Amino acid sequence: MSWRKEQRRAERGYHHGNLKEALLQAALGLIAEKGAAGFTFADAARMAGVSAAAPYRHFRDRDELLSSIAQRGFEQFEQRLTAAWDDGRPDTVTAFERVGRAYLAFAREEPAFYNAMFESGLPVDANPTLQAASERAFNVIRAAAERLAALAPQGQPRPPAMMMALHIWSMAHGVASLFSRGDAARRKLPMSPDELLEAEVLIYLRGLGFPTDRGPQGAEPPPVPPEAPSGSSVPPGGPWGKPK
Amino acid sequence: MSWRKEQRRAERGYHHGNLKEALLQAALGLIAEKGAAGFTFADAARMAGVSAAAPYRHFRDRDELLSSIAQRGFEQFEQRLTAAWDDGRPDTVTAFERVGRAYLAFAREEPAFYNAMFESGLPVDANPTLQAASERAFNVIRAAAERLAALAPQGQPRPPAMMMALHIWSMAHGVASLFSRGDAARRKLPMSPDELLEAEVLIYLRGLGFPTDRGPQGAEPPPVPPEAPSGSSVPPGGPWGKPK
DNA sequence: TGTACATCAGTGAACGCGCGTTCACTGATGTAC
DNA sequence: TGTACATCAGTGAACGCGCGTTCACTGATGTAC
Repeated sequence: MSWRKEQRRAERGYHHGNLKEALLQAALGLIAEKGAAGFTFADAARMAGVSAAAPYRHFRDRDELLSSIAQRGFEQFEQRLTAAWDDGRPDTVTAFERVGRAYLAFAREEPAFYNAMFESGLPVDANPTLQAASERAFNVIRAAAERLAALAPQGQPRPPAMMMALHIWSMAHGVASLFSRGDAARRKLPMSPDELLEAEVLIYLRGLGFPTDRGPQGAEPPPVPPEAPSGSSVPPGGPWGKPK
Repeated sequence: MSWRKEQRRAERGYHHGNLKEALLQAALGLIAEKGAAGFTFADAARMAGVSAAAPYRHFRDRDELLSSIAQRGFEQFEQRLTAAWDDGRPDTVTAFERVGRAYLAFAREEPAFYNAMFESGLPVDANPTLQAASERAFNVIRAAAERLAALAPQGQPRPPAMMMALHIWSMAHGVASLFSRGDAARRKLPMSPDELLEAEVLIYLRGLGFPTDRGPQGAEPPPVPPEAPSGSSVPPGGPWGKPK
């Protein structure tokens, strides 16, 4: 046994005390550094200062550890999105944009979770527990889209909330995965990923006919802005929003 | 040596004839099946029916093979996007949508290329040749966006083409990466990925003020739709003013 | 409070495996004359 | 057209390495009495 390991064991005693948690943390660090593909069970044990056999007391195999991380990731993701949505306060559009920013922030600040959840190749839909957790997170976006859809200008068909949610999800994921990732595969960008996504979502919402300039504090904007007669084939408010 | 290998060699003779190409094809198959992370140099040699040492005559190492695949992928991608764009015929919006569909089709039909290009963790920006190829492909989208931007209704500022291109790219990548991938990590979707992306792009273009119902066959739509008067009460400058 | 004992969470040695890589080699091919 | 020879593109054996996994074991902890 190496001196260092001897040392670490002397400090913590024979029993680790919280090895399961330590392994999860170690794996998170490794995934953030090298991607889910590059992370090994043995490496996680090493980082936790424990023999290669020890992890088997807590996880059946490498895949179970990876799933645990994805699971936890979806839960934290859901929490952050829920907090950002804040039940649509102060108004639906503002809250909706905040959800978009929260999405990106999560991808940026928790690259390991994001990787395990969306880029590890883990077949999420094949694991019921994982799928449920993933769905709960997505449902935050869907519920927000639902509320937004209910604001559709009078006389116009409401956009399907499910479709809106999928659109927003794909935008956020696309930006996160190309430009906001934590590793060397991140593409350079002439602006911040947040700005890119925010503009994208706003233009999209405008394309659906939603007024994207905020109404009076705390109040929903009027359903049909005066300058855009309903039935118009062009979104109300013209193609541009506020001045820079 | 196994009987099968003996057999294969008997058929093809001592020299393979086109091993480099065979290795690239083998790697493509393996990546499509197991992802770029799961593909090994030895496996590729095995599939090509050749000893594990043979590949070293053609590639310095596994990474060089992977880069070659990404390189070739970007080239084919560029070709397909260029063909889809068809120099903006019959009209800019129609051609633009066709580019979006071509993007998705590529991701779906060439999962191995797509994976190597965008999901393998290969640091594209760190390899000049690769970066150049990647940029050439992206430039097809950018040039198309440029043409589209030039159609902006009179009296209103043109949307920055670069930003539009990045938006379209992130939408297409998001949909491809979540819903249109070739492996088990594909998410289920209540519609086709093509439909999802097409709707997304159309709504987005509307949000920019482009008329998305086509004009007369082969003609560009009028620059200023009558129902969107310039001098609208919503000032220009775009939704990408700073977030609060 | 002390002791005996069950249970738990680690150890470290061992194993098989496949990968990447190197090496001297050899069979096939192309070419100069 | 034949032959000698250089070059090329493979072979197969060998090596070290790290991983995943199993196993009998052992030290620490908790608990019944």
